[in-house]
Amino acid sequence: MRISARTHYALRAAVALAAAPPGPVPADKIASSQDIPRRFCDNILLQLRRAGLVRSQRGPDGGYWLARPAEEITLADVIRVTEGIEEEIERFPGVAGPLTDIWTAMREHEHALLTEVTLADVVTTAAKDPAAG
Amino acid sequence: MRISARTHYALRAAVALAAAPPGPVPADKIASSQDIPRRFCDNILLQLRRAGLVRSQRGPDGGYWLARPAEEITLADVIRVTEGIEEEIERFPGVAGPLTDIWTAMREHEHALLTEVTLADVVTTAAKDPAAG
DNA sequence: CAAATGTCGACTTGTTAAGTAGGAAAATAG
DNA sequence: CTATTTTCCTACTTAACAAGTCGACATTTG
Repeated sequence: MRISARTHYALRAAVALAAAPPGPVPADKIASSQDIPRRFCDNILLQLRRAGLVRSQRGPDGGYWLARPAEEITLADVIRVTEGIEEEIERFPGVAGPLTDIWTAMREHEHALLTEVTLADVVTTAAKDPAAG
Repeated sequence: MRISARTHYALRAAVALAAAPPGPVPADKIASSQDIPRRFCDNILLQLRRAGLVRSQRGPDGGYWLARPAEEITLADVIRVTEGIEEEIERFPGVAGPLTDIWTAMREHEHALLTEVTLADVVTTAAKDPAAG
């Protein structure tokens, strides 16, 4: 029901990387183009790197790039990193039991959607309709 | 992506009321049947009453009951009370714009599901298949 | 009156989100 | 070899929120 700012930032950073021409993109560029607080952006990019989603290079002309083609990275891949592993849905006692099925259904739909859409899809959509998306 | 314990409790309490025979159900019964901390249950029930979803009566044989038939109260009705009004989804800058559409789609699906299912539906399902829901 | 029950606002306590700080390490240019 | 640019890393801070508790009061019934 709620997505953290961190996750939003991570996704936006990932999309920015997907949209950039090949080669390292410095954190500074990502942060400014996506309105992400500079240090926080570092922080998040680092997390994405540790998760193996992006790679990096230090020094002048260094920066970050996607570890895999944008067509092969789904939104779910990114979200999993920043939101962590989701805990299991507990079964409620008594008559409220069926509520669990609702949560499960919702989660599954969510998951289906997010594993279907790739970073490349987002970039393509943005290119087609820059204003409304 | 996350639902508060408060909301889970509220839904379970509401379902418990929907399942009970007509007449007031004391908070104590609701709390114990649904494993809700006693005082917290009070707290939540009060919130539901203020929102007009349930009614109450003090004194011996007092308690709470649904303000409307269980067929006319949706899960969304309950959730709206405890989770509050959801803020608008902002449009992201630049190439990340289309992400907004994803969130919107997800929210709409969620909303559709939750406004479709009533408390009565949950109770009926529970009655049909007590174990697995 | 006593007992059972809801009503109310304030309070506590722990966790998490969001972001910041300070510097170490690496790469490159000169 | 030094200066500069960049990432890397740990730890910290601050504010908000969630979850739950408390104590006292109001109402209803017997």
